[in-house]
Amino acid sequence: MRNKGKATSFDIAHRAGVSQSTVSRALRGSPLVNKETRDRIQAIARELNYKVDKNASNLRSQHSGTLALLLFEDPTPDDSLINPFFLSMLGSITRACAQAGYDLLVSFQQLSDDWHADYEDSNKADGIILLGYGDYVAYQSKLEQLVAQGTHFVRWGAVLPEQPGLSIGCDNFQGGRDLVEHLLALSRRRVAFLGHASNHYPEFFERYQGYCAALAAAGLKVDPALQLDAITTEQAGYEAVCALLDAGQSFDAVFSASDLIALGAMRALTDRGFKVPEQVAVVGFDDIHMAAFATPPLTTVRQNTKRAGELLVQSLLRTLHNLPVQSAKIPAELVIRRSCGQAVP
Amino acid sequence: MRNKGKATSFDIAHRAGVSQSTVSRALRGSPLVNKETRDRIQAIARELNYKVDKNASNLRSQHSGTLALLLFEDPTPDDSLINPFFLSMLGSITRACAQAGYDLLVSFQQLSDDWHADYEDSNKADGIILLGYGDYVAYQSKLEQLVAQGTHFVRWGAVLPEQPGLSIGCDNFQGGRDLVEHLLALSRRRVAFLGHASNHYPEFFERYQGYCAALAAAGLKVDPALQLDAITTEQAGYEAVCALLDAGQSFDAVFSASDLIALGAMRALTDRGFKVPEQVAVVGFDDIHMAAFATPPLTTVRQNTKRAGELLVQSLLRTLHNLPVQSAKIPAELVIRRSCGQAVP
DNA sequence: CTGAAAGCGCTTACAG
DNA sequence: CTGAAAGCGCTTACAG
Repeated sequence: MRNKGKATSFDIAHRAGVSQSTVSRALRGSPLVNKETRDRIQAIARELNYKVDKNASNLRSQHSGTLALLLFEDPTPDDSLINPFFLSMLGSITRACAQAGYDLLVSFQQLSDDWHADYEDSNKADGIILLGYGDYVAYQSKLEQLVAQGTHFVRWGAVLPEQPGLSIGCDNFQGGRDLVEHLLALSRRRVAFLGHASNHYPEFFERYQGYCAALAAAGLKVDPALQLDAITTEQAGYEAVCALLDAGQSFDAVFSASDLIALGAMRALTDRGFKVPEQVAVVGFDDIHMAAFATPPLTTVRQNTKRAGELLVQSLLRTLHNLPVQSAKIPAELVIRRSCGQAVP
Repeated sequence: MRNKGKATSFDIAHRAGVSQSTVSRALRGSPLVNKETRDRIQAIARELNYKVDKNASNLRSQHSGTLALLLFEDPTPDDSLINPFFLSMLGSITRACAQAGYDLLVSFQQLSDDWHADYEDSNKADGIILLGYGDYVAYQSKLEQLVAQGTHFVRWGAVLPEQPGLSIGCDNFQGGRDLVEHLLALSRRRVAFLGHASNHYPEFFERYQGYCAALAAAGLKVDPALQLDAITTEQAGYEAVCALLDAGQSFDAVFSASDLIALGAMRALTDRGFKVPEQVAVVGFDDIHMAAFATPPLTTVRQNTKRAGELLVQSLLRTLHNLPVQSAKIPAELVIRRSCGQAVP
């Protein structure tokens, strides 16, 4: 149970009667080393509970074997309000990293203002994964700067045509259209949209465009009075519905740009005496865990976080190895529950 | 916009007309260096966008400036089922680390079977934070091994008298007692307990003991038929209530050892035609985000995750610096909502 | 207050 | 297939 004077590759070399270089090679499974020698060295290493010193090996080989995950925190000091959708992403990214033999450093984006310097120049990480919903217009110049600096990064978010860097995202347009087609099929005609509909929030904007497309296909007009800005919080959803009601708008369905917004919307409707889904149907987006536990359970669109995490990590690793990569969308998957009145199978 | 041939401390030394050692000192704010020289060096470093190479400095100084957070994953392959309580903890731990100038490595416990070797011996992290609910009996020998190896670690969980290593946890006993006293004050008399009540799950066990204490103080007997094992999932809560009902037990309240269990319990009760809280009151534990959005909103006990995260990080840092530390409990805070029938203020 | 030098523990040309 | 040597970029005694 040694706990200090950790074994080094020289100790192993000594015991194995070989040079330290051979130990180094053997431990990384180099085919240059004679198989028997290699096995012997590995056995000794295991016996001594030896682990390669990460700092030494990183320093010498000039890469860290580490990826940084930078979370964009919603503008709230309360940790419990971190969008639960990202927990799921975090889980799958963690797993995908481990599988690729990389370590994962986690931090909040706002804790640093020069990601390139703080992660790549310091050799803390070989590349960066950016996660979170923020104002994209402000964000874009940061992305451009990263590209200009040659930073290795990948971002979760809307996949747009002329975008700096690599993005992986959900097919928000398709998800939005599927959701609204579902509402229309259930004979809803006045569908409100709760969420930003501008290039500041391209993910929401794409969902909004899917909403518009579905309405247009059904020969319905988009009523601008039924669209209200809302950030991704339950509170924002609550307030948006109240504002709609206070403005005297009538509607029979609410498409919330995220599940958190939808949860708030349902609470506001209930508080104001409306029945969901009888009078107003509600749908969300993300399929966060609590969507299934809402009353009524929320119809929404699932983003496959497992696939997303894997794709983010794989894409980033490809850029690290200078392999061709491109931005990609994963499909959005309609999850029908009871919040829009259709019986669950 | 240099992106290769990164500046080193020698480049800075050259520009500043001093030795590299002086640069190293100045950059770490050493008072040994003349203030003017120091300022000049720091200005040059900023201008060159220079960052100390973390691997080099770690290798030389033999510490990593990094903490590892090891999450115990619920026995499920689905990332979305990670207990949301831990998301909140993750957030506060991330913040506390950043504030202390440490980086945070995140992984799942089961991805390694020798934490000491994989994190400390490899110099990936100076210490380890263990987070998650697992079978404590199996766990204990791992903790003992860590202690024997001199691993620097702190664990979130039950704080027990003769426990290996350092633990930070909630006052589960008090939380459980408060919850049950609240139920009793509302005239509930047959309170079921959903959760393990054995030393395999000491956090649940302590909550159970709080439950027993409250009943005893009210002169009520503990009915073993009303206690059912359940792990921390919605599914487990659902099944436990069904089992209770199928066994023909009657009860007017359910104390669920976690909010996830409580959500499942409420769903089962509703499905079986019981009204919550009119016929059966339900309380949980954790105050996860969705507890407030349940129908009815769930009465529970909040564990202050911000405080918990800070305490975990601070305690671990103290062990790293060989300062005296001890296990500690943070208070549990009763959060009254509507699931047990009392009007919310 | 400053500098020259050693050395942290590896990986990787280079030579054989 | 193996070894001797250089060197990754710092920090830190040591000497002045």
